[in-house]
Amino acid sequence: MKHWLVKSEPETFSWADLVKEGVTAWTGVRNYQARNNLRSMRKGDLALFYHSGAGREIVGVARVARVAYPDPTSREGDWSCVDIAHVRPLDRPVGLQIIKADLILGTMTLVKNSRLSVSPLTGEQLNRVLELARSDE
DNA sequence: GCCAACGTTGGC
DNA sequence: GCCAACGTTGGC
Repeated sequence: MKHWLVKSEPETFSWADLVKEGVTAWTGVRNYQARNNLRSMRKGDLALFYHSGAGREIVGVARVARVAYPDPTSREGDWSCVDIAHVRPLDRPVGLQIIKADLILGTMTLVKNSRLSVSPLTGEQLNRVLELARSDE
C-alpha cells in the first residue's frame, strides 16, 4: 500500500470540514505532478492531512475512498480528483518545525517542495508521524 | 507584508 | 529549445 500527504489551507478546506463531511471530493488540483500522484492512489491508501498557511501542521489521518476520476470542477484540461474520507484526528498535531527537525521526516517532499499539494510518503515517514502524534514529550 | 521557490507562458 | 517575465504558493 502507498501512503500520501495532502495539503490544504484551513480557510479553504480544513480538517474540521472533512470531519463534518465524512467524505469529500479532493478537487481543484491543477499541477501535473500532484495530479499524477492522485492517479497513483489506490482505494484504502492512507493520506495524512496537512494544514498549510495558518497552522502548518499535520492534523489528521484520511483514506482514499475512491480512485481518480475526472475533476468535475475543471472546465478545460485533463485533471483528476479522488474521494478522501476522514479516518481519525492525530492526538497531537505534528508541526512543520518538528517535521523539519526530525531525521526521518526532514526528507519528506513537504519539506523539499512545500508547494506540491499531493505528495507521496514512505511507510517509515507515515509511521514516524503517527509515533510523534501520540508521544507526550 | 515580504520574499523565495516553483511552474507556466510567451517571445525570440 | 531557451530563458525572461509573470503568477501562485507558502513559510517566515
